[in-house]
Amino acid sequence: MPRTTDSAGTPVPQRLLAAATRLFAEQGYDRTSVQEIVEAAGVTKGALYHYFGSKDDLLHEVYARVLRVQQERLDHFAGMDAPVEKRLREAAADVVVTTIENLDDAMIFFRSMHHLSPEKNKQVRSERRRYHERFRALIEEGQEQGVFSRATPADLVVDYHFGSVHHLSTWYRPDGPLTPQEVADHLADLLLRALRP
Amino acid sequence: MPRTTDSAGTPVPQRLLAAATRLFAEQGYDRTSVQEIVEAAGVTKGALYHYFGSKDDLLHEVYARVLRVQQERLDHFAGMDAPVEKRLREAAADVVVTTIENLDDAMIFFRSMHHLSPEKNKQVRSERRRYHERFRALIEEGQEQGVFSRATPADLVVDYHFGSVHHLSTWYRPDGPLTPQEVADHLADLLLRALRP
DNA sequence: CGCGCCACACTAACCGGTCGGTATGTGCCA
DNA sequence: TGGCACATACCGACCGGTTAGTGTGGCGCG
Repeated sequence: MPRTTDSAGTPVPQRLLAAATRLFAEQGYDRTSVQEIVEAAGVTKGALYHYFGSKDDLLHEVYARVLRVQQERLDHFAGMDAPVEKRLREAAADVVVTTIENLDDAMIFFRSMHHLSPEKNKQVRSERRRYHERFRALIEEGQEQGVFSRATPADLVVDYHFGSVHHLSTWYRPDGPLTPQEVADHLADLLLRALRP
Repeated sequence: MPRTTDSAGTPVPQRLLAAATRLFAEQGYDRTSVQEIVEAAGVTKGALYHYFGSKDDLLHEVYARVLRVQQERLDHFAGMDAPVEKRLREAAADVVVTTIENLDDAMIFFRSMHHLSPEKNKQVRSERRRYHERFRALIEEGQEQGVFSRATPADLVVDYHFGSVHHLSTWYRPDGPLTPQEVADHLADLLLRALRP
């Protein structure tokens, strides 16, 4: 019964995506061959190229999924009915938690983005900019209300915070002393403390 | 006169290293072929393998150079005769300036480190830890003196700051509105502000 | 209700091209 | 004349992508 799922019941495209995500994070995009991916997913190359246009396409799908989830979560926190300090703190902490919970995705995101074809890279960058701008708007809102310092341009503050998020996949270890939530609280705290007037 | 230098007078090993640095930053380690490097340096593969044991060796040399310079500079600033706040601020700003002045190196460092062979990777990591610990000691010194907040573990603060340094190669553009020194001052300021008691 | 058939979901085999690395040759200076 | 500093030519492995083929589930038709 070769029909979209295997013995485990998981659809083939999802199996391919999961295998690719893991392998890209472990070895990098260029060092992962299409052959490895299909073997890990228990299918053949034909199956992969039936669902995805190219190896590049597979990588793009990983990004699209991450971006969609993060944008949704940011919109949720930014749109809450609460003081801007609370909204920013929760949004800043949430992106840390979800990044840690998907460290493979984060690793791929920051390490392999430049491997995307130019047009796909452009697309990802523009979606990423949307996210960045939503976050920046939150900071500017606080600056206009006078609850955040104006000492640093909001743009730079955003890059400062997301630098640390980016960096997580380099140093965070699940078996370390801090839970994801603890790390998130600390990093959000550092951000809010830096923004004190 | 095939003797260690070419028409421009630069020694062959340095020319190879410079070409490799530029190409690794532009295209990534895996996508840069040895052939491209030697062509950019104006020699042949025989010359490269005469001076370097492998392509991997070449990458390792790039790291070693960066680490040596950064460690020297940090030791200089940390050892100054000045209050700990000033020493930390200057060290934090300096690493930003030198990173921006060598964005190619930074790009390679954070994007390609996992391409190193396991033993070379281990070596780089241990040298990097030395740097991290020297920086952390500076923060702990301030915490013990009571001039820095103890709210966040010093380790996390270091990762927070170096996340933003790491991130520079992603967003900083030389033709942007901010000079390297301005960016450095802002980022050092954010760090010091976050550390206010 | 049953049956034929076709679109779909893949498989197997293969291709041109590229890669890191090496073995060997050659000219020049001490 | 020996040896250092390269150049030349080449190897075996592997890669992303393509193509022609195959088995089968479901659905239109009688």
